[in-house]
Amino acid sequence: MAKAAGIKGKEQKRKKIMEAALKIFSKKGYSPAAIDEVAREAGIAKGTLYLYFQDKEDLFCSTILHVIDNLALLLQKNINEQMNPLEILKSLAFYQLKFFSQNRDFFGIFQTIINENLLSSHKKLFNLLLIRKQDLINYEINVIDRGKREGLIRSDIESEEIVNSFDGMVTNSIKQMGYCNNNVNTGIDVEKKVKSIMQILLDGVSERK
Amino acid sequence: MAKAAGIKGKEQKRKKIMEAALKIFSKKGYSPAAIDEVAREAGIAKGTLYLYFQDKEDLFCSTILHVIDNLALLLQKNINEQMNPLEILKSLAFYQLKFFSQNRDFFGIFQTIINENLLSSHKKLFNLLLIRKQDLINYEINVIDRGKREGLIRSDIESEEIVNSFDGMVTNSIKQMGYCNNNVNTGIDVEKKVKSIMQILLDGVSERK
Amino acid sequence: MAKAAGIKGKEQKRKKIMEAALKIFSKKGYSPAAIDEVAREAGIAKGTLYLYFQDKEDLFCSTILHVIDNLALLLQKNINEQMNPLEILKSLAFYQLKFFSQNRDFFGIFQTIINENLLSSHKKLFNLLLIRKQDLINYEINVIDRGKREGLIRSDIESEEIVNSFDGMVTNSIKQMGYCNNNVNTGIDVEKKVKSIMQILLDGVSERK
Amino acid sequence: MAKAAGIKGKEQKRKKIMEAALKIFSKKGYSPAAIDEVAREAGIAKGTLYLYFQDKEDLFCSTILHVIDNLALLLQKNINEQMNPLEILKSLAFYQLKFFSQNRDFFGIFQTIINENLLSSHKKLFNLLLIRKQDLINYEINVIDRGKREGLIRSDIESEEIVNSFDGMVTNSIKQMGYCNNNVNTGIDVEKKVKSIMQILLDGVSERK
DNA sequence: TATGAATGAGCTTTCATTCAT
DNA sequence: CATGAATGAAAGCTCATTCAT
Repeated sequence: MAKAAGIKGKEQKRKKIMEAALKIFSKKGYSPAAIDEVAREAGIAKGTLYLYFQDKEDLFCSTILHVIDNLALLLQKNINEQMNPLEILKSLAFYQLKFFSQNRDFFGIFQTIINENLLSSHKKLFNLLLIRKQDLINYEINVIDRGKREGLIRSDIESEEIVNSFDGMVTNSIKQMGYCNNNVNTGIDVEKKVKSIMQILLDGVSERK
Repeated sequence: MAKAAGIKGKEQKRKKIMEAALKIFSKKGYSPAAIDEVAREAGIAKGTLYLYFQDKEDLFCSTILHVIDNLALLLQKNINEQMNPLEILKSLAFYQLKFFSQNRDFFGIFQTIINENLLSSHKKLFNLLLIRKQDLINYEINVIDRGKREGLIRSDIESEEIVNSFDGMVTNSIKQMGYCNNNVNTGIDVEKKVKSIMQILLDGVSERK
Repeated sequence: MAKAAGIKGKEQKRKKIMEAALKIFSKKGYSPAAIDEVAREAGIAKGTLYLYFQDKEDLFCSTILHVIDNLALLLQKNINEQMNPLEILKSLAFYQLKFFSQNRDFFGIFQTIINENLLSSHKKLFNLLLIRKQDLINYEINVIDRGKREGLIRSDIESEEIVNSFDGMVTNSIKQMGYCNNNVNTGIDVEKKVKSIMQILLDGVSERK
Repeated sequence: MAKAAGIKGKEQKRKKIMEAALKIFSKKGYSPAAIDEVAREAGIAKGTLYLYFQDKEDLFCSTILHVIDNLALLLQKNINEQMNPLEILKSLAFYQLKFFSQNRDFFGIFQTIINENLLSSHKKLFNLLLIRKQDLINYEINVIDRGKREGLIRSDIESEEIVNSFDGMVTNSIKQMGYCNNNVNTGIDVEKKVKSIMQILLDGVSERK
């Protein structure tokens, strides 16, 4: 019982440290973030941090992956088999926008790490992120393909191109958004953004003759 | 005369240093890039660099702005009054893609710096970049508005949203591209990418009934 | 009864820890040896170690002295009143060689600690070791003196010089030896080494005319 | 000219740092010696040290080898072709004793590093030292062999054993000696020590019948 | 102007020691 | 008695910046 609590406490503390790390890394980026500061933010001693993470890089990678996995979970949780492809895309857009509007600082570091060169030193992280990124893209391609089969989406445009446009729209929308932890307001803004994205994606912007 | 030559030479050397800096900053990012390495790449002594730039941050900001201004120049040069709004958008997409396909490494650092938090230390740069970014966005909004007036673009979607989608598509396309200094091949790939972007942007991806 | 068992167990555990410490200290030296590693080797928790030893230095000193005392015991056990001075010297050489051939790693740390400066921090240990070293030297001087009285050893060389030469020969022989826990083989090698030492010590190396 | 002075100055500064390092390493040993302290002793900043040496280990190895090479030079300088084998041995003993009596602190660290296990991390240094040690031993063996051919030394004892005894005697004599920078006194003490060593080595200590 | 040796603040990481359980 | 998580001082090392030449 005490042991179980200990294990639970250990995992809890790891999370606490990662939350502090997320805050600092998000604010400053990898190099300028000081381990000292992360420890202080987490309310622990510097040495303690090294009981939970091998080194600065491990802390960084673990933290980033933890957040990414949370996002992936959120996206999965809000998709079900009954939804049609367009509804799925909408959900993906909505929850990505929502997630990043509530983790605004993280978006910056996220954009940075999705970059081959700058991650040259974080090889391990880069590969893991690449896999996750590709997983999402592949999933989206499947959704588009299904949309084509169901007569919802044009077949004369490559699915990859559609996914690329969709992802770009979503990412850029996140970039435009300000930070918000007000759920009501966020919900509205995000809803509007998503509608706009879906409308442009589906119908295009050219005047119909 | 001698003075003029000296000034010219001074400007020339500044450029040489910035080119070296671009290479190193692009490859490593701001913090991990060492002044030593930039100096070596530029073929000058470390101390000399400080005759041309105040400090590391000044070097960074100057370098980034120099590249951004080059890009802005390239975009301007390839737009003229005779082009219609759609042709202008196409040109903007084409030359951004082309520029970054030839400055692949730079894209990473560019993505990073377009981020409020990570630039907390580079306030000056951030503001200057923000202005330039906003300038482009404003210009694009004007183009879209003109398109609406000319009956080329739907009026029922906010121009800001259209610009947002367009920029997102372009940015994401750049992200997908690999590095290429082969002009022929690049030209073709870029052309294809741009066509795809414009098609989706204009017509949308939904199946017409 | 329970108390006696406890005390006995306590002493037993102290020995166990010291054995582990000997292994680690011998392999790495004082500073690089980690308390963590000693505890792991001893199969106890780090904190437990501090119940048996005041601090790292205490552990080190206790361990070294324990080994030295074992050596002293071994030497004493193999000397008896019937032996003549030369036989005693032979025995001293033989069992020192044998002891260190079976505790090869320890010899290194032993050589190190028999050094005034490097023990500046281990003052207590240094003094205790000095006493033991001097005890052995004094004993050897007595043996030599007895040899002189018995007409076995020249009287025209100071006993101190003879002891010095003898000790040097033995120490250097140990240095030359490799590690061996094979008793048979060791015995032979050691026997040969001792013979050689005694021959040179007694008869010298110059050609008799 | 200025350049030549610069190079000379650079080498001079390296030596100055090594002298400081020798002092600190000799006093404390490798691990406890702090780079900070060496720098302070050398009258330079910590960072400067790293312009002359790769890291702490490089500083250590360079320093030790520098001293060893000085010793080797001293020994070579005081041997010439006209000397007979016994005179050569005497010279080797004399100048080793003299050298270490004037570099007393160094002897401790020297004894320590001539130890396989403790040098596990200093592999490079260990190998270089081993070579130098073996060079000296080989040279001494040659001297002994020559002595045998010239009828000065008994042929019925292996040269290796003789060398081993000789080296042991010398080393142990050094160990007994205190520090001395008074040349006159040292000269006398050393002379006496050497005489004693040579007498015992050549004639042995047994009573002639 | 140009140099590059020198600086030292600041960083990551280790590890002997403590103490609540 | 035993534990091992937590601590924080202290170490090695880097690198932007300065300045005498």
